[in-house]
Amino acid sequence: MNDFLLIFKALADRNRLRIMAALLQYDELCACQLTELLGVAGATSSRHLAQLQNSGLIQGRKKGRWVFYSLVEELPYDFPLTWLQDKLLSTKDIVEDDKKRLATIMTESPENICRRQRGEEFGDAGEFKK
Amino acid sequence: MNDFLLIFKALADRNRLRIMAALLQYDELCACQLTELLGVAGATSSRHLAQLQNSGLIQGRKKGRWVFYSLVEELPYDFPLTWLQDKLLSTKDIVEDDKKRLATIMTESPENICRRQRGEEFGDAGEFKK
DNA sequence: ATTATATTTAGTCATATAGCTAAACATGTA
DNA sequence: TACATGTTTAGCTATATGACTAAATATAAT
Repeated sequence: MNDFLLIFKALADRNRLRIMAALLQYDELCACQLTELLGVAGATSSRHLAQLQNSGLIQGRKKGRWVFYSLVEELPYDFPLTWLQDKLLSTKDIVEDDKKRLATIMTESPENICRRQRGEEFGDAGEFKK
Repeated sequence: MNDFLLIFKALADRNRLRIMAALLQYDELCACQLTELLGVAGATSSRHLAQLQNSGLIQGRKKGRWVFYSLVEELPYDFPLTWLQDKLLSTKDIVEDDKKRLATIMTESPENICRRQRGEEFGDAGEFKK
């Protein structure tokens, strides 16, 4: 049951559902593209990806400096992916906006995305930590 | 998406999965029976039931002083209940033990269960709070 | 070898969550 | 009405989780 529970825990977060929705629309996305989509720090995105991977829902493929993530074909516990796809992609709220964001992201090269993230990482966060 | 997320949040807890497993085996169970099964305080069990109910997966039916819980027939987002049933009930770990506990619980009347819970609530918890 | 770069891990902080006890509610009984 | 009883809500504490920054890894480029 523990492994089974991991699946629900992995999906019980809005940002991780956004990642799943993105991977349901594009076969493979690299970490920086998903970071760009979520609009969070790279480290945060990385932890979400690790949790999804740990649950067995997604997998990472290293290619040079990039890691490309995709859905696992043989999902654990025969997870009903088509159901998730159906419901997730047809539910507006966040996914709707993400579709546009994703389309934009896909027109850029990962290199550019990473460069921008690198530049913005300390853009206006230059406040003291109190 | 918010409502959709609620479903996964509701299932992302071991004790709530145990409640679901129990309700997949018995049409209706009252709050005290589920409390007995989980082995937690009545208030804790009540909160779990409220969360499951809020997600739309289960419903409560008041009958006198008792509240009987059961699975909702028309599940939100066409939730694949048969899949959950199949995987949940065949996964040993906790559910296996719960099957026996449930069988025992079902031989008792809710009145007796409540009486025992009432009696045990302050059984050996009579220590100062520090 | 050194530097640059994409990602992950470590460390910290704030919020969310699950547990408890006690009090409040709601309903049946004397 | 007063009391008993099953359940829920309120208030508290400890742990889990998600966010960030900084440091560490791993790989490519100079």
